[in-house]
Amino acid sequence: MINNLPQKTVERLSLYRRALVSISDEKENIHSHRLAHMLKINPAHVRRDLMLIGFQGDIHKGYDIKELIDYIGKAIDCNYTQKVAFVGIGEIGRQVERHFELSGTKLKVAATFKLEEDRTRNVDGVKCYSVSKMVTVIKKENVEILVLAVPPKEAQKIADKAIAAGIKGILNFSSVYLKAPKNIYIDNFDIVATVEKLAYFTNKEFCKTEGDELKKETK
Amino acid sequence: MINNLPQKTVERLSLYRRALVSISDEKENIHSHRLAHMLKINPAHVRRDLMLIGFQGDIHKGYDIKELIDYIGKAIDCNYTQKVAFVGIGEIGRQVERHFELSGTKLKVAATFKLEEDRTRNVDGVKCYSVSKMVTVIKKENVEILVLAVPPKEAQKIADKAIAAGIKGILNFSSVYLKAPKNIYIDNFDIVATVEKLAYFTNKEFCKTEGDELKKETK
DNA sequence: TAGATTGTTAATCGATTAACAATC
DNA sequence: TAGATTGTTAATCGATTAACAATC
Repeated sequence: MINNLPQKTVERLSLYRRALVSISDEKENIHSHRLAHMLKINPAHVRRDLMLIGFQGDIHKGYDIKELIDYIGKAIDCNYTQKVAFVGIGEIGRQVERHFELSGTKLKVAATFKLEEDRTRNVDGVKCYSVSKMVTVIKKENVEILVLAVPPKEAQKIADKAIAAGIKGILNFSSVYLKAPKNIYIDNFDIVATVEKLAYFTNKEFCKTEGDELKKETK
Repeated sequence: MINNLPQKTVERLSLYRRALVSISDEKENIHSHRLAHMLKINPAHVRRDLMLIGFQGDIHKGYDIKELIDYIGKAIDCNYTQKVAFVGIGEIGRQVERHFELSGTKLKVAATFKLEEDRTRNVDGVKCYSVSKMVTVIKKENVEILVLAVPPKEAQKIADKAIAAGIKGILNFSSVYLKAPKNIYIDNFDIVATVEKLAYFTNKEFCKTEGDELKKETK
């Protein structure tokens, strides 16, 4: 584990790794601008981040994908498997609506949609439909903003439908880069990268002795 | 609506409003350092943000809470109620585990907990328990990281139990400032503030004509 | 008045990006 | 070689914070 990496760099390293794993069957090497393109960031960013973890590429072939995947693991992973738990994530929609009601904002949770549910339910005044009804409901209710948290495979398909139905902004939790027209505002929150960042910093705390001394010396 | 506010300012304005609403019954005015303290940020930040939306305080009394709540609404809200929908937020735990498995990280989703469920289920290899079993499971499985997305009232109580059981880091979706010992790493993601930011920028797009001209002139 | 707070500018800090020498 | 890419420094950009005159 490398101590004292910037927060944002740790997040990106997590994103690099996921992108690299997804293409590791097809390719052996990748250039900084290709990897940057996959994440929609600047190539200099990629090179700088890899510099920080001390990973070197080949001037012609670029970076060795398998080696880089391992190297990122060495840089940010703990030396044992850390466990994660989720508490009550399903309740988020209703909570947010409650906040909206309290804070006097001009926002309203008009509906929630579930992937595996067929019947329509009404929970605390917020209707919960099957996703198959999404287009109809968006149009009928003029829903403008979508909070999207579905499996990667479904994400783009559902986003496309929602945009066609009139959605203007998406808060995207689905860890997939969504293609969308420029006038659609998209805010990506990558929960996987965030948890990995969290894990890194809890580890760092764990290896405090080394890390803190290094920090002080650098300053 | 005020155009060209920085993203972070819009997010904080949403947080200010929520904090102000929560105390508007008890107090009439608030000083910048009190409001800053509620959000754990710098007082200069508060004053600067309010300056950007042109809100003026009294040099002795501070800011009028009710007026400020209205003023924030005028600055960031749309002139009609925008609707929001949620798709499949309940699936997040399992998705994240799938990503972990694929990307070769040293992380594992050990359990998910639900507030309203009593029986233990097993979905795609991830066990889903009642929250009442949380402490036991965290200890038994040595869970280190918790993704917490429960209603505000429960959040602190559940966090306390989890920390006592050995949790080291929390990704907090519950829009509540969690009190915790310094060695617990906490990452807050405020979904309410994020959706309000999103709404602001979709509105801005909507009022493009004015906004873009202003932008160009400023540059 | 003395003391405290606002409004605002300037300084600082960190993150992003441009640029380019070194390299093959 | 000519051309392309890396590794790294310097410049830029934006966000945060310190500082302080103005005010009551």
